[in-house]
Amino acid sequence: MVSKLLKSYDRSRVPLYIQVASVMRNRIQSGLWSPGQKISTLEELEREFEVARVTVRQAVEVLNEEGLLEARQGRGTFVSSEKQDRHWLQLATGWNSLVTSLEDNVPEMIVVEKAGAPPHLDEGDGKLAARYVRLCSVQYKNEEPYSVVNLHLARTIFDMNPKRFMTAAALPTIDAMDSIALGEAHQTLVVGSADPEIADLLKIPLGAATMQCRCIVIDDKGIAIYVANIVYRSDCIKLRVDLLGTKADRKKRAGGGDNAVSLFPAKSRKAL
Amino acid sequence: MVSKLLKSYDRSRVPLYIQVASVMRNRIQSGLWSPGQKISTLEELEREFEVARVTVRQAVEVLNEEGLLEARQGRGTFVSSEKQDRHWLQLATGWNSLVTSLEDNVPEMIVVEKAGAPPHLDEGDGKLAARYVRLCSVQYKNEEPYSVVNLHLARTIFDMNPKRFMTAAALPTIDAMDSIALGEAHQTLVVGSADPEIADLLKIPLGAATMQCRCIVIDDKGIAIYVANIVYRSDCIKLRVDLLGTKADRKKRAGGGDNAVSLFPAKSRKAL
DNA sequence: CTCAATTTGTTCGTATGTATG
DNA sequence: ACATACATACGAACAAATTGA
Repeated sequence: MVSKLLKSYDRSRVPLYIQVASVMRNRIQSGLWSPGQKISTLEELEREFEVARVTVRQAVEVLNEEGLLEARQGRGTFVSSEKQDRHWLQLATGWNSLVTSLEDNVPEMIVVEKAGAPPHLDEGDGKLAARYVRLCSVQYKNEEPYSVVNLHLARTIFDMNPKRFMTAAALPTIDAMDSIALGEAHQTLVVGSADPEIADLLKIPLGAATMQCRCIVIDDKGIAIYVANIVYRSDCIKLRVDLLGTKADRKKRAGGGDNAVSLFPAKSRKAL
Repeated sequence: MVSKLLKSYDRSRVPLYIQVASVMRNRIQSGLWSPGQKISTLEELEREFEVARVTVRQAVEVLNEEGLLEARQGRGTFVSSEKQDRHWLQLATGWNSLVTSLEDNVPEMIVVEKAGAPPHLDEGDGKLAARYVRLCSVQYKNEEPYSVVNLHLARTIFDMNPKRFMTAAALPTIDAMDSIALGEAHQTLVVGSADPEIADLLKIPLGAATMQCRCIVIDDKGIAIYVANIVYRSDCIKLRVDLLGTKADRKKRAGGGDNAVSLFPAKSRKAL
């Protein structure tokens, strides 16, 4: 018999028992299978996933080693671990929260290049500074690496406090400098996967999902003073966006207290 | 000899040649290897990845089938495809942009449950409405599925225009209703992986990275009228966050034209 | 206490895929 | 292309522990 999963397997080439384990892990972490609960028997799982008994056992074995499942002969297999939110790192979506979240950071510098190639800038990323310093570091929290930062910092900024830029997070350092006026700052996030170097630095499997962040800070003269490519391990991060945050987006909000303009879209769409 | 990659392999269980292929695919898509360029010889790649020649050949074979590489005997291996930004779907970070982006959407309803269980609400998600309608749909753009939406919509809202809620995106429909006053709306994003059902609906490999979005809209009375769990395929989405967007974050901005308050943090931190 | 049903644990044989040299 | 080693997956049979009638 050919398993339904095998169709996907043909594309992804991930071992079947790993896939089954992933599905079961999801069920535990989503709360569908609660702690202490007895899960379906091996035979039921066999039928559900349309795989051999040994394959289900391998999957259970994987989750057992992760401390999520406990199988007991004659009784069944049970969920052992409490559901926990692994996403402890809240990515900042504003300058102040970003700066604050970085203040107690422990970066470990791995490469410093005082006269490297300039960074690549896209449309809307501002103008290149004359010279850049390249600073590569690994960021730690609770002794665990959670991101790799590849930063191009304008040389003029770096020279204002080289020692501190070498030992602490750059953005709080910039924020603390009264002489720097900011023009714009933005981040672009996409999901990627770990290449060998990143996998090694972040201690994650090669090919594991990552969150790739391009963060750019432009000063009041339009110069890109801070250009960073940051790779986060994706399994610990969370991102919260408040949709009604800006004035423009608040026009439909209740009360109408704070500058709420009662302006509805001119084009009245017909109800379907 | 034991490859460096093998250490990761032990953790991830992804075949070595798939891993090598992924790394090379990254290099092509990131532009490190440009179209038309001759890439390193098999022998060089052997040495770099510390794998057997056959393994490199298998990796090249994979990318050849994807149309990214072309190997020609006696000449070398060449990059055939153009670098393209696959991240065509910009996730909205504001109410108006979100509503606008959904207006021309083509949802395909797959499950409608008029009297289902209420959604699970976390802290800060508002109060439960009396009854909910559950609407599951797959969102398409350019004939391609890009997200699966599992939506709990307050029954009172649904009843205001059931036909339209069954055939069009819900948020624009809510936005168009003058009688609804919004209190709060937020999204929380985490990276996950595709279970069999999601993989099938989105036509992605099982276990592929996904972007999981929990989107909640609360009305002016604190009732959660819209509770959605959305799963995006991660390979097509991009998220842009403007860090200096809000008034509070703009206090250091240049010019000081628009309400900029010249207030620096009271705590003056000493330069390290 | 015994028996039977249930459920996990173990082992065999076979086939195929992965990786090395 | 070949020989070797190990991982993956199947199906089937049997062993061992638990439970309840």
